Amino acid sequence: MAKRNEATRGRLSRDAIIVSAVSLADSEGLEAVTIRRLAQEHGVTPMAMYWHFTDKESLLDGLADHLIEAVRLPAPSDAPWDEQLRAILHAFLATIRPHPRLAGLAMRRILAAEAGLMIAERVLGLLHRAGFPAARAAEIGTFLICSMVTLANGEPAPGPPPSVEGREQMLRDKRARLDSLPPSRYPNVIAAAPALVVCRDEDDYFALNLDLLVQGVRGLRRG
Amino acid sequence: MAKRNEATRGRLSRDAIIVSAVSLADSEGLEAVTIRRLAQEHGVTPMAMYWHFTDKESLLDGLADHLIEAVRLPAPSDAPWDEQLRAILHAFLATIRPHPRLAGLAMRRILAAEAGLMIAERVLGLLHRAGFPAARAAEIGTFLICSMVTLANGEPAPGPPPSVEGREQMLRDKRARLDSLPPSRYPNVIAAAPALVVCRDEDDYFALNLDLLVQGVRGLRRG
DNA sequence: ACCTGAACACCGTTCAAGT
DNA sequence: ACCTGAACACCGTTCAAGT
Repeated sequence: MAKRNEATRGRLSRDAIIVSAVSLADSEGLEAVTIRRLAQEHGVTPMAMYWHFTDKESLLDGLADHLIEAVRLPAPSDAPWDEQLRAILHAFLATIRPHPRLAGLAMRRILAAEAGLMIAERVLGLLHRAGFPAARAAEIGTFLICSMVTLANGEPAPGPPPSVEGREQMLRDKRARLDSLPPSRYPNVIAAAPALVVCRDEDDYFALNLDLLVQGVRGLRRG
Repeated sequence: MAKRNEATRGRLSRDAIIVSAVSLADSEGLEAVTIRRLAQEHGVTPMAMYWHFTDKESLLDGLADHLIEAVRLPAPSDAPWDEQLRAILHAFLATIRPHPRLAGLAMRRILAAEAGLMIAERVLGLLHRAGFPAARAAEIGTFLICSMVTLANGEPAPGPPPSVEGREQMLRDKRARLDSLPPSRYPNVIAAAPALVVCRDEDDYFALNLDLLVQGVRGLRRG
């Protein structure tokens, strides 16, 4: 696509590649993020990528690191542990939300990137303060972070690239299929149909289930 | 691999393909599930698959349906809503747990397969009985089902095929990396290191976080 | 109804070579 | 240090054809 010229010469870098990979994933999905495709966008041979990344896995690692490093962690405070926990989870979610197709990559580098370790440390510290022994805190904390990815993933169907109009058609189809169900067998599905088909772009979905999780941790403590 | 003979002749069917796809995904990961690979295992041309599936997406749909249909839903009872909810989520989790590499496919067919609709209906019904309006029940229910996939996925890193010994090496490396962290910066990570690296095959992890979720729903109801 | 054969446009990656 | 070129073993899929 973009041919190389003097302006861009020698400017092929890890960062430039990762930035374009992010926007490519955002627009066309993770399966469009391809060594060859990225090379083409930078006006370069596919093999040029192997100077900057040892293989595709390390490219994906780079994407994950990039995501994780963007998290703006709130400063530790005197607030109660559950409020602080919620704030940290929210900060993480807010960062990955704009990149639902990339969110799934985050977990692979949480315990590798420094920024990820800091997140883990804070979460584990708060759970420890809440009274959970270290092993328990690890299990809960892991699940909580995974859950942010789950929330960010949003659309449950990791299917083909939803083109702008193809996507709307899909939603209409989905809605029509639910509405055509026998009401005697599926009364609750039909009642919930509108909320089941709209992708939950709504902050509502995120806030509600973030609450669910934090309340869940408090509930665990009570036994 | 397996050449066709009289015993298997004409026995190439949707079901046979799906069954081998499941075991292939279990042993080598979802990325090993390939039209060509499956054809080869059945001693057949890749193009033969297109008689039984319109494309690869529909093969994956078939895998998802196969998973969902295997769920043994507990019969409705007079037990409190939260106990029943927990039982349903547990039944779903128990079915997908043996197939962590396939678990992610489940969501794409929950609202399409009959068995999936039945699960949705039951979950939504219980949430309705708990007092949540339909839209809220939809958001919570969607998240709860997604969470079972998250739990089943287990290993947060959906990386390359963890060969039997390569996997153990990876765990050792991961452990070593965590243990080499500066204790002053990451005291809680280090304290939790053992629990962070072992994959949570343990029922503990599942039961704990299932409790977290159910308690969370109860917490939401209290407001 | 069920399958083959050749072909096309894609992948990731290795190896040797250029500047 | 950074990139090219040719080649290899893979993908999914279409189209025409066989039985």
